[in-house]
Amino acid sequence: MTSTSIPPQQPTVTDAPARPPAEESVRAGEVIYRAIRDRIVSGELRPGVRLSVPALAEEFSVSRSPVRDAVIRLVQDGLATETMNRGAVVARIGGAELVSLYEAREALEWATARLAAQRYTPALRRTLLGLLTEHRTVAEAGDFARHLELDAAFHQEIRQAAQSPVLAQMLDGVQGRVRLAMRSTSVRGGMMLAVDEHQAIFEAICAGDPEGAAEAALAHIRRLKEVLHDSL
Amino acid sequence: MTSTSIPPQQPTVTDAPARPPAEESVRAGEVIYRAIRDRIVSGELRPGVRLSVPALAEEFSVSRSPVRDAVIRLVQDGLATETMNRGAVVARIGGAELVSLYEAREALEWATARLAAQRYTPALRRTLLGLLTEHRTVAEAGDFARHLELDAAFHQEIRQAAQSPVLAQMLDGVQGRVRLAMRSTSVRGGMMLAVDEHQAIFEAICAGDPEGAAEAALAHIRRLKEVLHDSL
DNA sequence: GCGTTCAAGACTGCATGCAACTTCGCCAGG
DNA sequence: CCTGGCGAAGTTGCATGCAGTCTTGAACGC
Repeated sequence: MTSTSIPPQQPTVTDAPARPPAEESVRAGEVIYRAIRDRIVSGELRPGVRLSVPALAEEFSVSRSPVRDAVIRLVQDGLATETMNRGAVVARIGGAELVSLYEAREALEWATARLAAQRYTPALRRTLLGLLTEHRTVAEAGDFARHLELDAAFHQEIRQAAQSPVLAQMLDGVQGRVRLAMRSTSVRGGMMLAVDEHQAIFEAICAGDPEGAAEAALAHIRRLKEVLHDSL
Repeated sequence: MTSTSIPPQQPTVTDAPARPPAEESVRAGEVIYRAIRDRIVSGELRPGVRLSVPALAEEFSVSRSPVRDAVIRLVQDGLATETMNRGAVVARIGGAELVSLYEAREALEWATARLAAQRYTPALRRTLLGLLTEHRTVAEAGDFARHLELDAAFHQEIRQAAQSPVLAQMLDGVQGRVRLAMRSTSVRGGMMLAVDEHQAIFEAICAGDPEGAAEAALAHIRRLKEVLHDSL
């Protein structure tokens, strides 16, 4: 008899009707962390905006504790900055830090492309080819928003293929902060060039040429860095 | 002249109009974070050890709140892992993750050495030369502990000279986790080889040869990775 | 009119309370 | 003796209370 009496267990109406074994439970703090993070990288929360713990707590209908946890994690990610007794604000990524971010991205994409080439699989080729094809079409059409998405997807695919969790995590962090920085510094154009450079990376990967892939990725990011540097 | 409200979007001058005010925070959470972090990387807290919030709170004579904040940050750093309702433990860095860490370190040191060479100053040369001299003596004497310190100091000096905050932060994170992983996997030896490789990096940096410095750093870390890979 | 001062409000950071969950030791049953 | 379930203790994660600090706004003096 498993259920003679379950005194203290309050059948609080969470949402799941019946789930005997606990599975992936989600803390409130985790949900809120991801929610605020998405708002920041998506631009819904602009740099400089205050991350008021009481306000966010009420908005998410929770107490201040999990919100505070989330804010702490965002600060640790570099997506927010806090000053003593003054709370946290969405980080302002200055020009210097943006350059530094790209210096890091240069190195990380360089390493990632090499690993992706070393761990090449036909499935990767298919996926990348699909992305490249659509990307070229989109670039010719001049759809900048979609261009950004496909650009991100291309790089994401490569860093998945690299199978290096540390590199992937670092690139995620860089990507988030770069997107945040781009809220201030919008550099448009160069879509076709990006596609061509992606193509070069793609070909080197598929050719099983790690060094070539690394060099192509390096050249790609380095050019983006130069573009950025010129616009500052 | 108190600004009535935050100017929404101001054509930022890109420089620091506000910096003078005090910034060094002395929050309890910050102190505790650094204290626990030091204990982890120094090996005082071994992988798998539970980070009990109540116990640490009593030890530091504070409430559980700042301790909890510190633990959250440690988890975000990858120095601890937590599972739902089971708290956090000092992270166990497995072989796969250690390899991944070195893949990342390879890229980061590669980039850092290049930047250090580009931003070379005579002061850097003096410092590195001093470290190298002592390092060679220590290596010949076979003092492994001191070797580790000097090795870390050498790389730290280079990444300071690179003046890239993002790269520096990432390398700090990698360094911490690598040290943590070394608590399980002790790979000794190769001291003299390391000194020779450091010497090569040093000479390339002082020669104002960014590519050479990058290559030398890459070869250095890559060899360490190979040594590690063989011992797994 | 303009600049200064000061008090009310709001928020941060730490302390503490509380329900639920996990773990461990103990005891009954086979 | 070993297996299996039960109860108690300790923790976790969220909620809430509280003092110190910063910001905002308006009254006040010049």
